[in-house]
Order: sequence, then C-alpha cells, then structure tokens
Amino acid sequence: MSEVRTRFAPSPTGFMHVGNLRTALYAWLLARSEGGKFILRIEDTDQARYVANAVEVIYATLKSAGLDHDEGPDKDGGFGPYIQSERKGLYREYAEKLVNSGHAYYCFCDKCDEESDDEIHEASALCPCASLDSAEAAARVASGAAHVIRQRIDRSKVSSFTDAVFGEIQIENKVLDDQILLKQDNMPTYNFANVVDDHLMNITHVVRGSEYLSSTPKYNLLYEAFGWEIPTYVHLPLIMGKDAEGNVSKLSKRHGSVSFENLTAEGYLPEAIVNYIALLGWSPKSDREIFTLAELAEAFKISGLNKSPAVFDYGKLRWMNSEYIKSLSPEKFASAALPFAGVSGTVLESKWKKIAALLHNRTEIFTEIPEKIAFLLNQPEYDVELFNHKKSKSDPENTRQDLPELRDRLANLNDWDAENISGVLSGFAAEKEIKAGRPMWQVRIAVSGCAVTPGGPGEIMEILGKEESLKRIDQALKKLTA
RNA sequence: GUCUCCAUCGUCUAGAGGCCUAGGACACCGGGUUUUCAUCCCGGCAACACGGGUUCGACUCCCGUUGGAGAUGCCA
Repeated sequence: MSEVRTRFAPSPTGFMHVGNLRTALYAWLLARSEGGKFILRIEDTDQARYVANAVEVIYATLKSAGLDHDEGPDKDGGFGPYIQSERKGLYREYAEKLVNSGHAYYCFCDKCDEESDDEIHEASALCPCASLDSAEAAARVASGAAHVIRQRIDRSKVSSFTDAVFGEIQIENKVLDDQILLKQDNMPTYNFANVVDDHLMNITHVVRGSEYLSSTPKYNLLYEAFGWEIPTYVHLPLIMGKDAEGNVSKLSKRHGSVSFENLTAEGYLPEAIVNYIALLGWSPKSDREIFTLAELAEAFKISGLNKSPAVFDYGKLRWMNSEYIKSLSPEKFASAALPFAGVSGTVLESKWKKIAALLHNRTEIFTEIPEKIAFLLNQPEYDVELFNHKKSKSDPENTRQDLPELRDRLANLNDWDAENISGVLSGFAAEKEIKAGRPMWQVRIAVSGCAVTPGGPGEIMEILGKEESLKRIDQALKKLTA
C-alpha cells in the first residue's frame, strides 16, 4: 500500500472559514494518523477573486492551528508548483487530451448571464457545441475564437462510487451537466484543476465537504477518461449555523463569526477552536472531549466521522475555551489576556498580574475582560439599593452606620494588602457579632459599585490602593447620607 | 422543479439486534462550598420523527412517509 497523501486546497479568499479549517484539520489528522503526508495547495483559479495577502492568511492560520504541511508553495516536495495559477499551462494540455479522446469538446457559447439562469442551465447541459464537427471546432479555436472546454458526459450510463464516510452512492449520468473544464481565460475550473492536481500530486485521499458528494461522479468520469486511479473519497458532513428564527443552513456570516481570524480576535484560543471543530462531525467514540492536536491524531479514525450535518454551537465553543483558559498557567493567562484587557497606559497596567489572577477562572473568552474590570478604572454610578443583600443582611441603613467606623479602621491599616483588609472587615464583624458577609458586602459595593466583581473587597481594594479605596468609601458615605 | 444525502435530548454526540428503565458533554434548573460572582462538587430536566415490515426480540436491518440539508456557476 502506498503512502497516504492528503491535501488541503483552500482558495485564497483572505479569510479562513471554520468549515474550511475543519476540512484541513481532518485531512491533516488522516495524514498524521497514517504516517502520511499533508500537502497544501493554493487554488487561485478565479482571478476575479484575487485578494492580496490571502496566502499569508492561510499560512498564518495553519500555523496557529498547528497544522504543519509537508509540501506546499513554501515547501517543495517534488510535486510543485503548489499554486494553481503557476500550473496554468498544464490544465490546457490535459483538457486538450480530453478533447482529442472525445471526452471533452470546445464550446463557443456566450457566457451565461445571471438573470436568465434557468434557461441557460438547460442549454449548457445540451450545448449545441457538443455536436460540432471536431475539425471545424479546432479550426475556430486556432483562429482565436473565444471558447471554453466542456466535459462530454455519456448520459446513458449510471455512475457509482464508494465514499469512505457515506458509503455507496449512485447517480444517473443524465442529471450531470457538461461542466466547463477550462474557462475562457484559459484557467481551469475548480473541478478540473482538482482532478488533474490530485492525480499529479499522488493524492490518495480526497477530504472535502459533502457539498461535493453529488458532483463526484463528474470527477470520476474525468479520472476514467484519463485512465487514472480514483482516489479514496472522504466526504465530511457540513457545518451548519442556526439563525434567530431557528432555521438551519450552511454556516455563514449571518450566524456569527465564522472565520478563524474573527474567532481568535473575539478571544477564543486557537487550541480551543481546533479542539471544538474536531468534535463537530467526528467522535472519538468515548466520553472524552478535551484533546491536544497530538492526541487527536492518535485517536482519529475515518470510522468516527459522522454523516449528518452538525450545528456550530458558540455556547459550547465558549465552554471549551474556558476549559483551555483555566488550564493556562497564571503567567500564560496574564500575557494572553493582556491585549484584550485595555489596561495599557492606565494605572492598572502595573497591577495587571494581580488583576489577571482574579480574572483567570472567571473568563470564558478574553473579550469579556474589559467590562469585568471597568469599575477599577472608574467608579460606576450605582443605586444605594445595591447595598441590600439578604444573605449577608446588609442594607443601605446599616451600611450608613457601619461605614464610618470601617473607614477609620481601614485608614489605620498599614500593610495594605488583601489579607489584612479582609482581616479588618472580619474583625469588625466579629466584634459586632454580625456575619462577616455584611461588612464584606457593604465595603465591596462602596468601592466597586458592582454587585458582581472579580474578587472580593480585599482584592479589589488592594488593587485600587488605599487612597482610592478610602476616597470611594467617602463618596459612598456621601451618597448614603444625601 | 430535478438529483443526492441525512434523521437519538434545544445543541455536539455514544449506541454497529438483546448490555438501553438509551450513556456522556454544552446549555438550562436546583442544592452544597465560597466574603459577591465564578471556579469546584452533587443532583435534576430533556431524545430514539412517523408508519409499515423482518425477527423470539429493534434506537439499531428493509420499505415508505414526513422533515431537514446539499447540489444543480466560465465560485471554490
């Protein structure tokens, strides 16, 4: 058995859709789990869609996802070039072979225009050019007539193939169109370039989304026309999105962030994204959910692939992200979260390590950090009603009574740290024979103005500093006596 | 419209005829721990789309219905 070779063949669009990334992941996983090779090929046959730096985005994404390739534009493995626009001449050559063998023909029809779609489709399947005299057609091409090359499909037959995931699939050729192989601009269509390149690059397993399932017979007809061996197909279930109305369709922008870049910019960790999408359509057949890439490669099996579409669940991604965040070391968390915190250039910058420690297991995604710590920079407006807290028996009235003494005791505290501050508060409670929670709540509201804060009053005041803390308590007192 | 595929909790899934009074996870709801919140722990809610077969026995096999998705581009 020859070596397994899989490929990831993205089109340089400037962003990496998570569905695409998952395809890359499975192709990579398959190659790695079999000790094979993973090839990166850039499919830039659509010149109208050219986007600057798009290839860089692909490299960057693959790198941060941890999917290393063995061959690619930047890593020659002897099957290059790995960028389709650089292979342009090849496709025409192969397409003409097909014309000569009768498996394809020149077509001189006008380009379809979008408006009259339906009629044109009919026409393309029964293109009159299919029956043109071949010598005459060749002459027209030689004279420079604009043309495309279409695949000639024997519509009397039935095609069948076996997919590694979906099993046996049968399609009658009569529903297949004479698809275009080579465009008027001399560039191949995706379908054609794919077949040629996959063969030339010795790809053994074609891993792609199941949206290609019904066009696969066209590919196979091409392989057969060339006399090439058909690769193993591994069609993947689609990734769906659910909209506000509950309608499910292919995951797209309307469902939320769908590109790897957007997701990481939103504060999701690459590892969490990869782990999450690995489980969207594939199961390790165990209850385990957290996997490193290496562990995934070890556990991966085609038989674990699912057939039915999977809905992308941002909530679960969030949870997975929080799991990854919690597993970060305190230092790692602090440095990874810093860019999202918005503390640079503020008084909080020097205290970031302490703040980060409080944030660590309260963070699901990094983007929620700024709002969690906003009160540290500016005391928010709050209602005195906030001093009400049933469990600790705190209310505005007893707060107004307790706060002055609490303030004095805090003012007299020399070593201003969380532990000592808490000591003052609980000492006060002990003396007065009240619940410790009461002064804790009273003071926390006074200095934060928030019912929910990362950390308790001790930690908050340590970060705020003595001066600012006392100032906020004074303001609270003013509020309460007003 | 036509073709293809799919069908277990709201979501991701386990289940390859008896192990299923269907397991796990997210979400949700309770309870405990905690100075708030969170973490953590414990518990709960919740599904085999429907109808026929096959079989001693069907979530698992077959057929149909219904529902959903995808394809039908000189996009990939």
